[in-house]
Amino acid sequence: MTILIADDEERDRSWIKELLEKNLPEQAPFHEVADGQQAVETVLKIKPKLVFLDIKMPALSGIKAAEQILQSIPNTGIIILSNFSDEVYVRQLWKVVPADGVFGYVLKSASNEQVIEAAKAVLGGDCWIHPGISRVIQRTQNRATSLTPAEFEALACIALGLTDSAIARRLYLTEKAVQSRLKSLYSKMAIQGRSEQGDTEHNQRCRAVYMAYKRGLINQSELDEWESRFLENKAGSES
Amino acid sequence: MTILIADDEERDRSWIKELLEKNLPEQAPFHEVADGQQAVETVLKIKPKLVFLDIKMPALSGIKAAEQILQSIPNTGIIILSNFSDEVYVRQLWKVVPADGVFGYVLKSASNEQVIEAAKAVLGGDCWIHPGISRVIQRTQNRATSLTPAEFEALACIALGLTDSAIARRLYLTEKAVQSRLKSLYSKMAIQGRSEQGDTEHNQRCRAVYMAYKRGLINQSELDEWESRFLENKAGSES
DNA sequence: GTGTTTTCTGGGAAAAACCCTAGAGCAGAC
DNA sequence: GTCTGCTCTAGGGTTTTTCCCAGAAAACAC
Repeated sequence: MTILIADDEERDRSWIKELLEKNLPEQAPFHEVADGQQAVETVLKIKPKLVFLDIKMPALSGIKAAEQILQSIPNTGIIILSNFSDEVYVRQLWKVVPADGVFGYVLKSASNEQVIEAAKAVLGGDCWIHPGISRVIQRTQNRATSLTPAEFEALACIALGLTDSAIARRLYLTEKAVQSRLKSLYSKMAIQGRSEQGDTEHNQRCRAVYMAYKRGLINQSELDEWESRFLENKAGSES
Repeated sequence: MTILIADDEERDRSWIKELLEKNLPEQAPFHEVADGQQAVETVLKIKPKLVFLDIKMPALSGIKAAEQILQSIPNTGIIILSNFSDEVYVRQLWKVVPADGVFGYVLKSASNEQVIEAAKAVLGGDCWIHPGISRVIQRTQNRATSLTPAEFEALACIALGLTDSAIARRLYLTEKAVQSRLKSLYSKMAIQGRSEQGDTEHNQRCRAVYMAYKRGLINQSELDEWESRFLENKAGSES
């Protein structure tokens, strides 16, 4: 009957810990770790009933840590702590968490009451989703606006600043296939092209990137990962 | 002999306040406000020796609040609190702070010691710049890499997803002028074009946006401001 | 004043991005 | 089995962006 807090920032760890000590003293003791790798190891050792996981952590992200934890001990309660309501994380989380899984998603801008509420909910077997991201959740489940893996891949590539032909080389596609992906991407993101009547205000490519940032479909750290993935592939194939 | 803390997040305010109470009790009392407008008003009333200003605040940003404060009471010590090492804020701050001004720039990932160190430095008449952004500061002062206002304006426009012609309309320029701005922007950001030998990997337009996000030259909230500025102009001219 | 930087101008050519239509393979759902 | 949705393919078009050249007006510092 313990709780684990995994966050790389001391400030946030003590924030959560103090809240738990004041409001849920019966759940003590509270353990703390500073990265995802340690989180997984500690969970296997102490088997806590509830784990707070920050998303942005060194060594292993909160999402990946959650995946490993749920594979080993499926009935562990997970509460994701995130700075932003980024759609990309919701997408990833949805794949990792079983359909009937118990979890919470709390933004760091949450009030103290909300954190406690979420903790109680998950301990009691319910889900708790931060109000600010219910809209996002809806979008990830709406057929008309949610992106397929191929479209998402294309989005990441243009956000990195690659040309069509460079994308084609990297993903082993023809240039036409890339353009086909982009076309459906643009239409799903409701970006009007030059053919449509009205103002041809937008460069679709850049506009799609802008909207994607705005919706939290992509962000800096995710793009960095994509880029390093490409660099590895390149180094491997050229040697 | 008081200190003012302006931050919209309760958690961060109490973080700073507790630090000050423990380490600089002789500077008490410590006042708190939750937005930039209140910060300016309170400064005029209580004339604190030191003000902590969060950048992202409702009503008035920390930068703009600093500007107003320094105009009224120039010898007020300012410590900027920021979540990120965004170059755009450093650029703005540099314009606002007098050359011999006393100020600090602290990232929110700073350790407790660093915050105290910064507070003591500014109270003692020195500047304190977070180690993580000294690189950024250098860049903003290097001729070869720092952007001119015109280039910056163009950058913001392409980041919003506008076409060349749309930019020309909005800024009352010819399309050629816009392209000229973009050309110098690309070269300053060291983005190789298609003419250069080697692989033509990159779509310069999108690549520039990516690098700009990465360097913190632009970010979501700044772009939102640019966009709303355009919307106002448009509404005004069309009526 | 001079010199430097910044910005805008022009034309013409090449490359990349976008538009349209249409079909075919392949998975998974029912 | 059929149906649907996703993906890749193909050809041939248009528009936008980028590239090259060079010169001139404007702003600023010294």
